[in-house]
Amino acid sequence: MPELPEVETTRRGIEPLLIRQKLTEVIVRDHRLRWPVKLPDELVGQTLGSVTRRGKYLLFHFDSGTLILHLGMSGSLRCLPKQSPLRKHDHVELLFEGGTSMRFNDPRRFGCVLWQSGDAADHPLLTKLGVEPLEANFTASYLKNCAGKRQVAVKSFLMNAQVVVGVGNIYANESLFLARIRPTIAAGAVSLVGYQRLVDAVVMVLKDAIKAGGTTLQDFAQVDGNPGYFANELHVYGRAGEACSVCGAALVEIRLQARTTVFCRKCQPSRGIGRTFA
DNA sequence: ACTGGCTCCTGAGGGC
DNA sequence: TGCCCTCAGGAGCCAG
Repeated sequence: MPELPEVETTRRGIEPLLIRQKLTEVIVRDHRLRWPVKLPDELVGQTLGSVTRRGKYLLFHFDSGTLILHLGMSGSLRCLPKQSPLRKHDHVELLFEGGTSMRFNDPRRFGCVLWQSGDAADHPLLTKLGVEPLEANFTASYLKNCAGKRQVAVKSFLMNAQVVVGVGNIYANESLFLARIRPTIAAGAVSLVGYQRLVDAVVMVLKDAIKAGGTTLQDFAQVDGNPGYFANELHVYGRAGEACSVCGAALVEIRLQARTTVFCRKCQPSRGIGRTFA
């Protein structure tokens, strides 16, 4: 499931392959993504200036506007020679003058491909997004201030893209474990010290996951088709019933806002400070 | 202003 | 072997 590390891994894989190349053809095989894919004719012939990321959105900057792409739940992008055989669910294909084909594959079609002429920052999907977790303004005091007296579970708060972008279910579980915070605690009840641990944990987890090329559980692949390797480093996600790597207690799984949530009762207590890691 | 629930979709996995 | 059921989840959207 693509979260920030998977999107960033994809961005780093794609940009060097396609930058400064002219787009020669756009093929939409299935326009039924999250929103119907409608790409303007004017796109063909434009040159790709850069590929940036905002939250989990990839932004392909062309001469007159920006292609906004979200991988959704099951999406991936691959760059291949244009004659390579198509796979099932290769919904959108961009062909570049160098002979490279960039293909958007998305079995569940939760992703999107949109065109925004002019400045992409004006797009309604991007204007309400919160801070980037790997930038300097992601701080404990920012989170504490955002949380105020909110009663929502801190895990849901952390996954709210209007607060901080890019942290999905897997990395929220991992970060809360490392920060020794019970996922169910109200966001407003977490102390500034707790939020400092959470900020540190989120940054560490995301950076480590990017280094590993992301997490591949089912669908995600890097641009070259290889999986990401962070799944090997997960402490809690997908490990319910297994022994906690710190204290040995059995990890517990619950549903929190319809999301699988795994934690350690001992290391992530519902009050006070958790066990200190060795 | 918050909060929780619904929705889109396909493939995997379990039960029988 | 095959069928049916449930579940997974990002995030926009809406109702209370």
